[in-house]
Amino acid sequence: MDSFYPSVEKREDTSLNDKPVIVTIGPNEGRGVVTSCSYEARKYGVKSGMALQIARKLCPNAIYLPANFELYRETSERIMHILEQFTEQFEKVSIDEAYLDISNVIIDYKDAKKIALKIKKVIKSKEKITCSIGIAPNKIVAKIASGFNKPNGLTIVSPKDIKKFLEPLSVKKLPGIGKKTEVELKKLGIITIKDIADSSKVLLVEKFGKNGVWMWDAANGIDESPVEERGYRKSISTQRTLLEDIDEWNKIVNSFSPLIEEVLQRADEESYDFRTLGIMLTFDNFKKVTREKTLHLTKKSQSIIEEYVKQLLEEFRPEHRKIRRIGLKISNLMHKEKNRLLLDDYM
DNA sequence: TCTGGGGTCCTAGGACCC
DNA sequence: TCTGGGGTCCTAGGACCC
Repeated sequence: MDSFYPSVEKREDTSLNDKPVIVTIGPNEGRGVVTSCSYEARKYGVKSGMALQIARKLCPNAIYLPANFELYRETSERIMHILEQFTEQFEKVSIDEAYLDISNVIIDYKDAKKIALKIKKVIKSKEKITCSIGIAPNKIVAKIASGFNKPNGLTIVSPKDIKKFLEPLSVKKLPGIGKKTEVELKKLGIITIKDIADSSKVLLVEKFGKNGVWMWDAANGIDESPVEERGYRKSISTQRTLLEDIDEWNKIVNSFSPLIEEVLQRADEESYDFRTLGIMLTFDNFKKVTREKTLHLTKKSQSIIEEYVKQLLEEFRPEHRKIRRIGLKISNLMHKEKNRLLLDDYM
């Protein structure tokens, strides 16, 4: 979807049309960030992830709205449902992205284009928002293509065009290559995707491990990963930036209570049991630490988990360091339904 | 001008077992 | 007195994505 959150907001309130809309997240004005912004706002240099204080300077006249995730999730579910109608091989990637393998539904790229146009039309008429689509022989190229001509784009890369399409692009365009890897590649004189494709795979593997393998493959247009539904989730977590940095021990400990409640409730709603409990702390200098412990508990009530969180926190108590953000995570999840089915096999 | 919140995957060291 | 090789699980940190 194109600038998904602001687009949904614009649909809900048509007076926002053509205006720069910035969707924000965070505990308050001073500590918030931009989570997504409309194309009008991007013209001013506003980007997602940017501190709200900076965005305010760049684009004081924008409409600033706190994120309404309920609304975005509902909209997302309806859109995903539309997409599922087009093919059996469907993979939801995030709240506003999905892969569709339509090779069984079409005979050529002309056909594929027709389907893409149909998808755009249906979403536009039912949900009043636009999307961008990439069509290609594999997921990586399709993804890059989908971002090629945003918003409301449609980019088709047929097998014979892959090399020509990829080669001039910056390495950063490959999903999986971020800031750090971009810098490391630059040290090797590698700037474009062609540079990766032309370099030695052995060297890339030496330097980047497993990452080097798919990097070279992707740069050469090779990606065999199937389009398939993601299985059970691996973790459930929540984080909160505090209204102000605190070093008072009791306050820190107590601030975990609502997070514990929330995570336990989500686990329950989705029928997950867990074995590993973890905490995350961000200090006032943005240094982060995580601590986790694999438990062998049958009962996991609020008060029991509170005790374990306290234990995980204990080592930081003498430090009196100011804390900015706290987080809680459960992992090593076991789906109760799946578990039951597995047990049934033995019965 | 100063930094959110929800995830996944990878790496590397250490404990432990045979 | 000193020493292998293979495997699994746990833990912490970091890169990356949206």
